[in-house]
Amino acid sequence: MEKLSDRKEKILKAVVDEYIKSATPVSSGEIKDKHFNNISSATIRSELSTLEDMGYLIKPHTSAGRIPSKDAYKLYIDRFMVKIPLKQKEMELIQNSFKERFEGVEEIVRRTAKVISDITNYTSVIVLSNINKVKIKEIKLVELDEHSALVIIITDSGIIRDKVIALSNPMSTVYVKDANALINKMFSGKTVAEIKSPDAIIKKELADFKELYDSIIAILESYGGTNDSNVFIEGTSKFLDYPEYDLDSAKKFLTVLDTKEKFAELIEQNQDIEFSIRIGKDESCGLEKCAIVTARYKLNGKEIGHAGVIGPERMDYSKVVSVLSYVGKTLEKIADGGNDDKEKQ
Amino acid sequence: MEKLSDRKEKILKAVVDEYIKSATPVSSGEIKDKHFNNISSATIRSELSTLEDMGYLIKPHTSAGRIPSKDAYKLYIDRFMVKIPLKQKEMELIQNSFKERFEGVEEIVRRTAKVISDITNYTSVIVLSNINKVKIKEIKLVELDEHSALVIIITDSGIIRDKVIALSNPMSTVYVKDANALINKMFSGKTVAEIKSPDAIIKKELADFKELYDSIIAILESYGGTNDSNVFIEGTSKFLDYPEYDLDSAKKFLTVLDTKEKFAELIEQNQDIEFSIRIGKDESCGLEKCAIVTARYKLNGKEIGHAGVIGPERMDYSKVVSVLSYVGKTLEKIADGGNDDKEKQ
DNA sequence: GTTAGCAGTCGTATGCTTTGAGTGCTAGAT
DNA sequence: ATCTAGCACTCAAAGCATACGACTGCTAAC
Repeated sequence: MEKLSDRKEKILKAVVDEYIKSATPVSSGEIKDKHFNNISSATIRSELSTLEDMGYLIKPHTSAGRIPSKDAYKLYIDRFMVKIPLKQKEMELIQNSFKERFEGVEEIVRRTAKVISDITNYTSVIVLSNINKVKIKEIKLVELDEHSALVIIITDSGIIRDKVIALSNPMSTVYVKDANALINKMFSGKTVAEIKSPDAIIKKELADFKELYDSIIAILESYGGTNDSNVFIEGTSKFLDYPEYDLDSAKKFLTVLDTKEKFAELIEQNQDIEFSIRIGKDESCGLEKCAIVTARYKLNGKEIGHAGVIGPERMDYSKVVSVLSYVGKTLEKIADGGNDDKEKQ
Repeated sequence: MEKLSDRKEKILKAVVDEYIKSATPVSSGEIKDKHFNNISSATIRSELSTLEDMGYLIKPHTSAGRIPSKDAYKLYIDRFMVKIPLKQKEMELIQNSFKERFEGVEEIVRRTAKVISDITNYTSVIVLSNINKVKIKEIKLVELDEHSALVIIITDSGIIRDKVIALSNPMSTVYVKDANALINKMFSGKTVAEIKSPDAIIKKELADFKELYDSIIAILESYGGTNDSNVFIEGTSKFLDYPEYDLDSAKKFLTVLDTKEKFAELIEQNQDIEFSIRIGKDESCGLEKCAIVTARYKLNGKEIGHAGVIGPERMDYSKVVSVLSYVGKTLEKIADGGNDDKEKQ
């Protein structure tokens, strides 16, 4: 793709900027008024015309202005997107979301999703994953009643997850103690991946605790995979604010969101890079005119999953990336020791 | 309100039935074709006219058929609503939802909400409440690391909830043991309400564990009130299936659902009766053309909260009530000993 | 009390016209 | 070579008039 002249770039940027604001086709006159005072609209028109030929602009119909093509968004992101500093108020809002000391992943993640959605004004999604790579610090087994126990899994990144399991044989306190000891001997310090594929020898040692062992493996399995309880969505109603969506797309959008697992796959496609911006590539799954921006998130140095924002193609990419980035940084610090030391962005 | 003649009743029922199916105004001819073969449409027209005068029917405009008024729905519910037996498949679906042995409230409740929404095809909401009236069976304190612990609350209805709390002083194992003993001495066997208003004497005894005590009270407080984590909503997208809602109402609806707390209040208004059906009474809160059916739910004999369905005024009340009722019965049995003994409705 | 018949109502669908925002082209100015 | 003013052309959207048809309500006869 050949290099654009400076003026062409400036005009293209103008179109994208205006379209992000208004969601209506941008005309040559509008560009002249708001971005140029030295050239006429006719000149801009001829430039627009060549930009259209190059595939960066689209005319909805002859007598309308232009809207950016997907390529235009991509170029815009490459060339013009800068991390804009967040407003003081926004940063405070993010900091405040994490004021209270941490209380289990669910709580943190829910708040993270909420604050991302609130500040960007788009729907946000967080998918927890990569549990496989995380090390188990300790597993605690707490007796609840004769037939059930609570398994508490503590990872070295400070993530705590727990789940009630059922046991067919009545549990004695002794059993619990033994089981606790054995399980920790086996599991602690290992990654989930390691635990999932144990040697036959270890398996034998566990004969007495087969049921318990299986239950724990099942929990680890479900936390690793894309599971309903690993997906957090906030701000579902936000996307209805954008005029490009009608009842039909609303329905589609909500249906996709209702089946969280499927949606999670979308978010997780970003495996390698820090940020991924996908525009209109997910038509197959009912998200036709959407762009998805995702980032990988860490907690205490370990990857814990992906956070994403979903909105119209003309979303405010600069803002979204800035917010995702700032929230990500804030999050990384939580496990260490609270966020008393406010840092600059 | 005077008694209606049998024929008037039959005609009114016909209008409601047809309107529930089609969501379009019902005409005299349609009623004749589908429900009468002995009287003419003209006769039905004159009956419709008097029913309109009596306030049961509404004409959207002169040359349209009639739609039921709120009063008509109420009469319909009183007079004609019967618990229709669910289909075999539906019952199986409900039973299967609870096949796995229970694993904490969240899990059960989420599934309950899901199955209600799936079978009725309306949005479902469950609000946990009444924790105040529930007795604490045991509270367990599990050390996680130096600065945090997991509080596990087990109630006599088998509900298990837990939360991570932070502690400013490093915890020793001894401390945990002592605290555990003391807390249980104090709390177990009491209702949450009793715990919340402790005698001054008890408070003194707790001096050493003030911080811990406060944390636990805070947890109980939050579980009692209508809190984000006490509200479960499923099937948000379902309501877009109904033609009476446009983009505007969709937006309102979703916004209300996004602020779960507010929504919970609506559901909880039903305090005294087993079922409550409210039609169009919640206009103030953005739910203009909605009806809400709620039921109080028990787990192991104790009230745990309210389950509700929200949909258009013309919702299939019989079906909804039947489903809520059957799910409720199924739920009651879970804590006892699984659901192996399938019972008839 | 019931019914057939018919006039009257009003929402909806359809097609036509007007309007105006925007473009593309061209000829002349810079 | 560029740029620009001017003008013809296009096309969606808005407005308007007409026709249609699904109803009702009324009346007169059964």
